[in-house]
Amino acid sequence: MNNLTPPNPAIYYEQVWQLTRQIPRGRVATYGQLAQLIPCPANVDPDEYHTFGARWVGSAMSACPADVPWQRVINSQGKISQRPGAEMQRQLLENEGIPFVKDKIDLRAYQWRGPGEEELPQQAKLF
DNA sequence: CGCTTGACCGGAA
DNA sequence: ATTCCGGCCAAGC
Repeated sequence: MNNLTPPNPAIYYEQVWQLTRQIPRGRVATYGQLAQLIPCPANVDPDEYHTFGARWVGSAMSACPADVPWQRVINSQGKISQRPGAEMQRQLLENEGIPFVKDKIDLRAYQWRGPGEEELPQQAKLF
């Protein structure tokens, strides 16, 4: 393994947590998705960010404050990453109404579209 | 000081 | 669909 933390963890982690707080109840986001939504940090090679960004998000989640809905961040396969506490995470998501099929969540149906997603229904309203 | 161990992901086999 | 692999850091035993 390698590069598990960005050059300036304090700044980066704060961005990850801020973004995670915007994920609505009943929706999920992936580590890689959050990394993409956050700009590549200064002095970081874009290729390196692409390769390790998701891991950095994971590191941020492992140290998140209590007010962050950490359970809504899952891996790119739509599954909960193996670790102690994984069972509770699944429990919390099911409580939010998210169904699991073969230990997997259907990202096409439950993945958060990102900040501004709420504006989409308004457009749909035009018809 | 050395060894272990990470909340990931995309491409190859 | 599934498993394997590279990436090559750094905090905590």
